[in-house]
Amino acid sequence: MSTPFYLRIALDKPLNQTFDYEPLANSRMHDYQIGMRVNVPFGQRSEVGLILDIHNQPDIAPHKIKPIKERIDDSPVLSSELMKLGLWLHEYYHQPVGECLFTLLPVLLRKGQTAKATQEKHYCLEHLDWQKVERAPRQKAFLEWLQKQNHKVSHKQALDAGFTPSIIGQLIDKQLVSELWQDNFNALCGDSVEQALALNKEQEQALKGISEKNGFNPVLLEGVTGSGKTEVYLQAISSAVTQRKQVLVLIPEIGLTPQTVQRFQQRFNADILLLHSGLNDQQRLNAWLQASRHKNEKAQIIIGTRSAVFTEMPNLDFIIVDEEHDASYKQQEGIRYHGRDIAVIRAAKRNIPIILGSATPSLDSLHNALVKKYQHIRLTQRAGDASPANLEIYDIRKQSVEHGIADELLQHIEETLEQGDQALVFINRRGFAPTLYCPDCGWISECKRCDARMTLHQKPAHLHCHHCDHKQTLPHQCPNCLSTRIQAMGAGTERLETHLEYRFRRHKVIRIDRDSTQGKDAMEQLLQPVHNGEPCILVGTQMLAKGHHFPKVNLVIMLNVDSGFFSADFRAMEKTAQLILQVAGRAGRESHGGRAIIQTEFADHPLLHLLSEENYHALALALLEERKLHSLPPYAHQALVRADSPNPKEAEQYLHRLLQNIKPLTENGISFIGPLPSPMELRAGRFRSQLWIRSHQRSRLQNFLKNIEPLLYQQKGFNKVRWSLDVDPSDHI
DNA sequence: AGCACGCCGACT
DNA sequence: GTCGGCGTGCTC
Ligand SMILES: [Zn+2]
Ligand SMILES: [Zn+2]
Repeated sequence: MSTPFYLRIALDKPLNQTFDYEPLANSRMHDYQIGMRVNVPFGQRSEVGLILDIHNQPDIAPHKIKPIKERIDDSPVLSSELMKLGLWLHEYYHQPVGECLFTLLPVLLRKGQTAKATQEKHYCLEHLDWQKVERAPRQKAFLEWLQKQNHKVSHKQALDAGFTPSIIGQLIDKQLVSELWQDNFNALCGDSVEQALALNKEQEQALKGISEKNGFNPVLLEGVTGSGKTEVYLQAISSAVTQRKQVLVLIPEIGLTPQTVQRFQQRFNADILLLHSGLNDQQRLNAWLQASRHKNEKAQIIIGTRSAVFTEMPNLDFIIVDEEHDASYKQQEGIRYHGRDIAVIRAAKRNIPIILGSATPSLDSLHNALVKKYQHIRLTQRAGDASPANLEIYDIRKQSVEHGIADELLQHIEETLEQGDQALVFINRRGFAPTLYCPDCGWISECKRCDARMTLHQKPAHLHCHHCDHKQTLPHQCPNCLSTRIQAMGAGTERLETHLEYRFRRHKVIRIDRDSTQGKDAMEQLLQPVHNGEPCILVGTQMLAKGHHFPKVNLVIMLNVDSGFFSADFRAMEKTAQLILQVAGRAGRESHGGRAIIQTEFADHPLLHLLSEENYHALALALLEERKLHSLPPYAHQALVRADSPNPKEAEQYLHRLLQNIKPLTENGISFIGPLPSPMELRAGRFRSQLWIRSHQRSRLQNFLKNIEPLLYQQKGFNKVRWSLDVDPSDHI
């Protein structure tokens, strides 16, 4: 009497389709649920698949349909909430369903491993009898602590909290505590030892705005450096914590500092799960499972980078996206999703509050706030008596600049050091010099595989292309005319370091860039004198801008930030301003208002003046006007098709053909730019081209992309061409 | 994406 | 004669 049924399976393949399979012999319909994984035969191989649907209308002839090999899960690994999110990713980013759904899973689950965490010993409070521990203060302390931790802790948590196996062993002997094996608990234990800080007027207003509305309540919290955003976050989530819910805190790629974690840990009696890039696959799976199996017994705070937004969280009740403007929220390969946007979607679908916090909000979020999609809350005062660093512009045009930095600025450094303070020189360019050139014939050190110059490095000496990683020994003569007068042109971190060391022999010069911080704790080692408060000079790249506190840094000098002023990328100015503010924020974080000086050849640039004389907010509004005038995002929506090939012109031809094919499907309100060569056409041996698709209406763009999906995936005849689609691209690269 | 299948050049 | 190059097409 049972009617035959089929399983619609999604595979982790770049195939924009699903595949139907028969169930196992002797199995029944209710053995299968959407969101379970199965192993299936696929061609000659075996693949992990995800059940998308259970149905009785196969899309091919039934005799071609094979049965699955086995069912991996007893219960779904993806809830219907996450399945819907995966389908949403497919609809929005137009990548194959399978790939979208599989990116929601931790790597080990994608590979078909069973959804089991490693096991670890846990301790449970069995019985409270204070008399039995009267003479044992450590045992008493453990019981008290255990009571606070909801009567259960893992072995590791107990050790972290300073208890020894012998203390616990004695309690087990007294039968006050029992031990059992359970899923590995990698969470840090929060302990509410710290009270909420007093809020200033602005913070109070902010908290009121965040809490006054129930349900989906997106808030853009625009707060200048040092205005106490974190305290607002902490107080905003406290009710979710009291209700033992889950809270998701997204942070930038390198923004997870011990200080941040400690703030959460010392405030809340909650489990704190960290999902950062340092975890291995098994640890990540453990954390994911722990979040996905959360029970309403103890609050859980999940702190993680971009991909943490895909964590299964059945009791999710609040989301925070810190430094929402940060570029690391945008995935730059595969499914090019934006973690911040996904966070907003999740909050909307769950009907919960979300805070997007930043000192320098992205124009996208600012626009959403201005059109009242988000509540806009500003914190303009620095907490305490710290005064903001003034942004000064230093005109370099009529100055002598020997090694990339003006003499007068060197004098400022000298004064700073004499006062016993520290100085920071920021230059977003590692190596000794960006170019090696020959004054006799004009030869320059170009990379063979890229339209770029090879950077000159001295420590150790070599030429290095930062775009394709090609390395080459340093020539002593011009390869072209054999002149021996070849020389470095321009300055990078190494050259500045050398020059500053020469000029300030009595002080340490510390270089922080990707090359100097290779080892595991190299960065912290190097920064030791800075933390000790010694007068010294820091020279470095963006690495210095994030997540560090340098209380003794009282002078910040920024070199070469003007390279973004005239970029082809319309977002360059926005990004530059955010970077400038972030770097400037390193100065005088605690002390007597520091100085932040921008050395530039374009001292007259009106937008730079706006930033210096007004603030980021004023600049952002001006940039929004420009975007509006030129119909650029956030006033228009874009998708970018990138293509590349080892053969010149082939990628462009491919995009031309694509454009021809999709043009007939074009409706009103869709326009194209290109195909054009990418800003750096040749990169790592591949010639790159791009085609922009634009519309003023998101829905029209989405509709059009949906219609051209089959054409994108079908276009044949260019087998050396690789292509990708980027919805809401964040740069032109 | 894999992987098989198939059709042409060069090599024991 | 056959080994292997990669262009083409399919996977329920
Ligand atoms: Zn020469
Ligand atoms: Zn290169």
